[in-house]
Amino acid sequence: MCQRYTLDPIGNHARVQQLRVSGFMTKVTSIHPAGTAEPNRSERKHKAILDAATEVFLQNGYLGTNMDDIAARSAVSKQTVYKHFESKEALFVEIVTSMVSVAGDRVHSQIPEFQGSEDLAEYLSNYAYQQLIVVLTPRLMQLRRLVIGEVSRFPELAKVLYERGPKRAMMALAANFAVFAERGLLEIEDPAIAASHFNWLVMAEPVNQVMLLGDGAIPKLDALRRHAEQGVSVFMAAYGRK
Amino acid sequence: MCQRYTLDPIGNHARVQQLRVSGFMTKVTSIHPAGTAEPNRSERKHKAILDAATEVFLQNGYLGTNMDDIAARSAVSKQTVYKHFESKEALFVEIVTSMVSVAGDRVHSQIPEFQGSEDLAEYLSNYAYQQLIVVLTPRLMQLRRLVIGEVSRFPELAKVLYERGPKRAMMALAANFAVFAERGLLEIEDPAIAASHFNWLVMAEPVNQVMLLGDGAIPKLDALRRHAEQGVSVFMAAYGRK
DNA sequence: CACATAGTACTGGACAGTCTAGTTTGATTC
DNA sequence: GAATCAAACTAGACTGTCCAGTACTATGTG
Repeated sequence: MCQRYTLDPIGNHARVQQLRVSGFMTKVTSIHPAGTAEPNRSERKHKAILDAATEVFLQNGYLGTNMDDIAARSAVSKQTVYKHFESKEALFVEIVTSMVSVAGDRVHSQIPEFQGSEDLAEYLSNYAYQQLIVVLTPRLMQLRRLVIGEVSRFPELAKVLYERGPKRAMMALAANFAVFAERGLLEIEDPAIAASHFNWLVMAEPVNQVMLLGDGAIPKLDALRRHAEQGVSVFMAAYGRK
Repeated sequence: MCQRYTLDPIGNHARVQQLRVSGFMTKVTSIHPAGTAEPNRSERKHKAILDAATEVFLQNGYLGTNMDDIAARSAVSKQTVYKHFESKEALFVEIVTSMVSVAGDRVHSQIPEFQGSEDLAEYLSNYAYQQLIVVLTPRLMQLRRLVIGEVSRFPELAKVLYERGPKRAMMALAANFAVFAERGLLEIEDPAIAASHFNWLVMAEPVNQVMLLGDGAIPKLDALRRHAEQGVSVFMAAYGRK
């Protein structure tokens, strides 16, 4: 009764899209004096559509969004929208997967390196604080709400978000913890479990609040700082050297 | 552009509904031999509609649900649906608020009493285990997804879920912790923070997984038991008597 | 010229909510 | 037990609106 979409990277959509995209690429993007790419008209429109659609999907959800609105907001005719994206579904999937990847990379790249000399608790505190700042943005929280609300219609998208989001973060963390344990800085039996404990001591409370109470509930920086420190102190009590 | 609904317990909807309900009540519900209430036709239909609508809303979301489907599934004419509920919106709000309340009460009533004699860690472990079992059900996880997905359309519903769910649980927990601290069983500065740490050490990882990976990711009982113990052991390391 | 785009009308289908005409239920009364 | 009556109900047609996706013509643009 209610369609269930799956990501289908070698299926019809992707193939058709591929053909269209290669069409794009025949015109070589000219290079701007400053060195930045000077997007031609088609590329500008493409981006305008993506930007507008992102906004609308995040705000209204998949079903709550209509293509006429996207066309109007991107100042483009509806026909042009369909020239660039095969369907509403394809547009949605592309936007969400792309946002998830970008966000996942940003979270990942934000990880500071541990300088052997500093205090471990302080390092972890900064780490936690950075993660909180990157994750607790309206954009990311809206994305999370959107994907969670569409789990039954787009289960693959949620899986991707899980893997490029919390799972990836916790695996990176676990790898770090394993090193710290090796060096005798932490006492850890299972680095994966310790990573989960760390991650959720830090993230769970504010993320849960913002998910339900809205972006207005995003805490201020000093509150995040304190929150990070409190979480880390519990973590250190359990996993620090006795 | 996109309607935003608010809960309006003394507004038009409620008043109209009240009139209709009093009509119901003129006919006194007859008493079954066994002592259970024998619902008359109207009450049976009312419940059938609620049950069907619950199923469909949880599965397909608010916009993904249509009233014809609800009528068909409850084996009732569409007119009857509108006799019992003023609108799709009213039906949705009633279902969600009612589920949230029922679930909140169930979680709350599941709290065991601490017998002074037993081991505190063991008690907390059982406590955590019970909460996990009650919360990690398909129904509750679907409800959570539904409400989160509708935050921008129905912000009040999400607020209610937050308050009757995690907030209430953590406040009960904090009250308990304050007593334990008083008795010298735990070392706690701020019971609310300790409660948040406890709650999320236990709940965050599985809830997050199930929210994104679907109800198939609900862990088995023995895994929940282990998970509860691991969370509690971290908690005790931080807040137990040194 | 070739191709992308604008603008706009159109198709086909879905859906919330209403309307109507007739039927069922169950309590009351004779 | 039969007649009566009001409220609840069914079935399905109907309205008005919304919307994904298409068609077509005219207008830029490289």
